[in-house]
Amino acid sequence: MATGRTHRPATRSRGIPEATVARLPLYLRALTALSERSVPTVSSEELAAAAGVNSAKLRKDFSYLGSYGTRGVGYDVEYLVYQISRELGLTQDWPVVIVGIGNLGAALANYGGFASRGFRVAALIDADPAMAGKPVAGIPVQHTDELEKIIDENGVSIGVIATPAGAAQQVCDRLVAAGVTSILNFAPTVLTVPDGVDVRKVDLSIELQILAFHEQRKAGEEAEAQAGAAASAAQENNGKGPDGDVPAVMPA
Amino acid sequence: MATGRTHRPATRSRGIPEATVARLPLYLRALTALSERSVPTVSSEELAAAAGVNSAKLRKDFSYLGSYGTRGVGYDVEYLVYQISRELGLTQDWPVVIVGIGNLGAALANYGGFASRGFRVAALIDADPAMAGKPVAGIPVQHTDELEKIIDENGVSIGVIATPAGAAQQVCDRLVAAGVTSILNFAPTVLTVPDGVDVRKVDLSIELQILAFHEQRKAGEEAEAQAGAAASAAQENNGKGPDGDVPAVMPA
DNA sequence: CAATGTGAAGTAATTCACAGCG
DNA sequence: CGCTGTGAATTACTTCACATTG
Repeated sequence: MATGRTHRPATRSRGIPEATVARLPLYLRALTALSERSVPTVSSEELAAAAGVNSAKLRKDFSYLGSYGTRGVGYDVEYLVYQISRELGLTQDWPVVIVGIGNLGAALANYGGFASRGFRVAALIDADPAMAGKPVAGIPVQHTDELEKIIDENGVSIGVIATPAGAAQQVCDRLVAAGVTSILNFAPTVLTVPDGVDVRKVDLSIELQILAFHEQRKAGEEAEAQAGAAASAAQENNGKGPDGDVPAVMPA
Repeated sequence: MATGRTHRPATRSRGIPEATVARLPLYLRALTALSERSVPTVSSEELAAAAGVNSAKLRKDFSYLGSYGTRGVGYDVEYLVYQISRELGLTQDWPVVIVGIGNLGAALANYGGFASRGFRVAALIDADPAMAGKPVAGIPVQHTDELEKIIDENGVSIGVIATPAGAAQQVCDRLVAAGVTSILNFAPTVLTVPDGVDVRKVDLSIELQILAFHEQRKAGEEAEAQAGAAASAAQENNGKGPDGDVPAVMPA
C-alpha cells in the first residue's frame, strides 16, 4: 500500500502543531491559577516556569494562535485565558458520556477538572443492571441499553470509555454508530475506529512502565559512572519525556 | 537504597529514543495478547497493526533494542516479550506506593494492569485518619504519618500521587525526601522536583481538552468545506495526537 | 529598555525504500 | 521469495538569537 497517499496540503493558516495543541491545556491551567490570584499580566518567562516549559517554546506556541502579547510587558492573563479557551473549544459546552462505571469511571465522574473546563457529564452508563439508577457523583447510572438514546438526545460527541478491555471495542462501536466522533479510551486496548473519529488513550500502566525504564537506567548508571557530576542542566521538561528533569540523556 | 547491584547485562542500549521507549509498553501489550493466544511468531506488519502503529516505525524501534527478528519470518513472540520486558525493567519487581486513596487512588489500587507487569502495590497511603485500616483492593490504607517508614522498609522507588492538587507538592517532597526517585502524578499541578527525579503526569482533563480542540475543528470544517477528500488509513495515532489527517483546505 | 514574535539553525522522530539475509 | 533491518530523505519539533515594538 502506501500508494496514492493524500498529501498534507501546505495550507498554514490554521495548522497549529499537534505538540502545541497538547501544551495549550497546560498553559491554560497555569493561567487560570494566575487569574485566580488576580495577577493582571505575565511574561513568557514567568508563565513558562509555571507551566514547566521553556519560554521560547511557549512564545512560539502562542505565535501560532496570534499576537496576543505586548512587547516590553507580557501577556494579559484574562485575555490569554479567553483566547486559549476559545482555541481549544472550551468556550462551548461539551456534553460527555462515561461508559463503564467501575472504580475508574466513578473517579472520572467525580473529577472536578471536567466541569470547570466546559465538559459536562451528560450521563453515566454501565452494563450492570444492578448499577442502574444508583447515583454516582450525583448522576444516576443508566443501563447500556439506553446508550444510543442518550447520545442522541444530548447531542453527545465525546465519549469516555472506562470499561474492562474486553468490552471496549464493542462500546466504542456503539458510541461511534450513535454519532460520537471523539473518544477518550482508558481501557488497555487499541480501538479500531472509522476515519474521522479521534481516539486518545490514557493507559495508566504505560506511564508506570516508562518510569520503570528510566528508573532502571538510573540504577545502572549510578553503578557505572560514580563520577556523578551530572550536567547541572535542564530545568526543562514536559512534552513527551518525563515531566521532571530528564537526567541528561544526550551527551555521551 | 538503589544500591549498585550490578544486575545489568552489558546491554548497549544507550540512547533509545524517548518516543521509542514510550511505545515499548504498547508493543508489549500487543505481544502479550498474542502470547496468550499461543501465536508463535508475528511479522512487523501484523504486530504494528495490533499495536496501532506503522510497521516501519515498529521495525526501527526494535532496531534500537537489537536484532531480534528473523528475516523472511518475523519475530518470535515469547522472545520479544522477554526482551522488551527486560528493556523496560519489568523483569524485576517494582514496589510502588499510592498516595491519596480517593476515587482515583482506589481505581489505581484495583487496576489489574499494574500487578501483571511487575508492579506491586506495596502500600496505600491517605491523610484521612478515618481511612486508616480500611482495606482497598485488599490492602489496608495507612496514614500519611507512616509514609517515610513505608518507603524505607519496602525499598520503594516509585510513587503514585493521586491526591488533590493542593496536597500534591507536599506529598511529592516527602516522597522524594524518603528516597522515591520516580513519580507518577495524577494531580493537576506541575511538581517541582530535584535533579535526578523523574515525574510523569497524567491529566485526565488535558486529554479531553485536546479532543475538544479536534472536535471543534471537525465541526468548523464540516461547515466550511464540504469537499470530502478521503484520507488515509484507520487508527494510526495513539501516543501523541490523533491522526485525523484532516486536510485543512482553506485559503487564508 | 524589556519582552514579544519569528526567521534560521539545530535536533528528534517518522517514513521511505531497498539491500541483504534466512 | 518474504520480511527484517537500516541508511537516506523527510517531516516535525525545539531552541537560538535578535530585530522589532509598545
